[in-house]
Amino acid sequence: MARNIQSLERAAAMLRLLAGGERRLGLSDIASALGLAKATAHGILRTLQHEGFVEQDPDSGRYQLGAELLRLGTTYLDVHELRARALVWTDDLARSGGEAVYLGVLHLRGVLVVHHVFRPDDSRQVLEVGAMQPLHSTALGKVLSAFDPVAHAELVEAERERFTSRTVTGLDDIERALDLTRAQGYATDAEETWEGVAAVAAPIFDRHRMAVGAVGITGAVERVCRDGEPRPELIASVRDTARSVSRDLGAKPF
Amino acid sequence: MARNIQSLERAAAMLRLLAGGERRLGLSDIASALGLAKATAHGILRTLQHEGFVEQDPDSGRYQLGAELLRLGTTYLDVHELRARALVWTDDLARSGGEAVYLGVLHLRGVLVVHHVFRPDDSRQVLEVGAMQPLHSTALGKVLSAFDPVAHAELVEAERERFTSRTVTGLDDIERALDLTRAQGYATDAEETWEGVAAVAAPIFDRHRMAVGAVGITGAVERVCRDGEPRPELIASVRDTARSVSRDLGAKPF
DNA sequence: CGATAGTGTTTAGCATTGTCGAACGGCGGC
DNA sequence: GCCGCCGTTCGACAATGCTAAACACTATCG
Repeated sequence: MARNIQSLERAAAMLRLLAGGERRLGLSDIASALGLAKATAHGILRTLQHEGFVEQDPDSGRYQLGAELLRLGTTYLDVHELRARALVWTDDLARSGGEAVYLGVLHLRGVLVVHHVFRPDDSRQVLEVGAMQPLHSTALGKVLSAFDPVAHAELVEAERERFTSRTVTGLDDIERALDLTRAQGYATDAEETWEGVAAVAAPIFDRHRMAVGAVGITGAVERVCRDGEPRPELIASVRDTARSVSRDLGAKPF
Repeated sequence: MARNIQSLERAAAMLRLLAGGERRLGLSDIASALGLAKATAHGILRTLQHEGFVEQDPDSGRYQLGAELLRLGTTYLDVHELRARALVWTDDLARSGGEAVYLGVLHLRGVLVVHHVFRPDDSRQVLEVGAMQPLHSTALGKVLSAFDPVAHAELVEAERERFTSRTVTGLDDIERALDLTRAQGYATDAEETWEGVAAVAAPIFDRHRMAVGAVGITGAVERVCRDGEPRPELIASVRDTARSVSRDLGAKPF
């Protein structure tokens, strides 16, 4: 297997470092964090800055992410076929369910939110497109882990953080939940990630019968659940939406 | 001036090519478009794919943008100081004005939308964060061109496309509009970019008195304008918002 | 059905290219 | 004014990534 290009890998590591850590980092911090000579790090940063992937604060000289990333990231959304097909159906789901709708795909060790429909009321909500959700505790993540072998492998390897008192972290318990998810065809999240928040999600398949994403509805546990279980009509709506998107992607209905 | 890193420049060109052209491109297309040997292009693409910046369709083997760009792009939004300061004020502006609000900064040869508040009604709207607007025909663009010398230079160099019958493309006419913008402290766009759409925008300054962005309100010309001119109360609201954000950024009010 | 023209991928060798360590100019603060 | 640290530049070396040609593979077409 051929090796990858060193300078590109280092540049990518820099971008991730800038994305993960502090808002702004100095050259020396970056160089030492990646184990590079200052001049090497500087050359990469200079190029990244020239291309717009990184910006430098004129006062402090520190570096931060650049605007070009936002522009390219949005065009990624435009190119995303799954998202384009789902746009029509997710709106209806949010309207009929009265809750926020999320569309997620596997990325790295989590679920990347590629579409988010606000809960249909006038409350102030922040868009979460581009955000990541954990695999082991969210409805979207459980669906992907249950139906996508790659996601399952990532789930096993990833460390499973405890978010609330109801978060399931033991591998055996999680596997049991995934078996249930496969049997039912949907997954739930009852306050396992955020206190007071519950969710239901179902898998989306492409023409090869592969799980390529998950769609789910999320809201206050009092509205989403009844007697500790998600309301059956919500589950039905979510599964209908997932089936509609799958059909649009070319999946044959058995 | 030291030279930039070749492989990084080529990788960036590839990403821009993938963002600009067709949804998916083959290796041969990419290599010939950039004037590279196939193996060279392949090495770069292989690394970009491994880092998540590019994805490859398993069936056709073609390449498209990757999910990591979306993740990093939204992180850029989190890091963006201007956007963070503006969040509070733009909501109020949208509510009081009853129209959609945009926050833009200069990027390349245009205005990059870094924040977008939906018009406060139940209509279906698409988020335009990450999209670009032209400098010469939009209210945001005119404000930036009038108060930011860099934006002005870009405007002069850029080709000024005609979008509607009211688009101003002559350099002299534009300069006159920019003089007016500087004198008034705000800019307008009356169906110069999109038919039936008008806008008002005002500049945001930082602690060095430099224009770092623009905030504006956009809506149907019938609602935004009266007798061919933007409604005075809308202009006042937009300017108030711009002043509030500037103050939050540390700009002294004279 | 075999030939052809594509595709994306891999291999080998060369020299271009990016890396390194050290020195430079500027700034802020013990 | 000194010291320490910052980001930046310089120059030399060799590791690195580039080029060109050959490799499998699929789809197309005579």
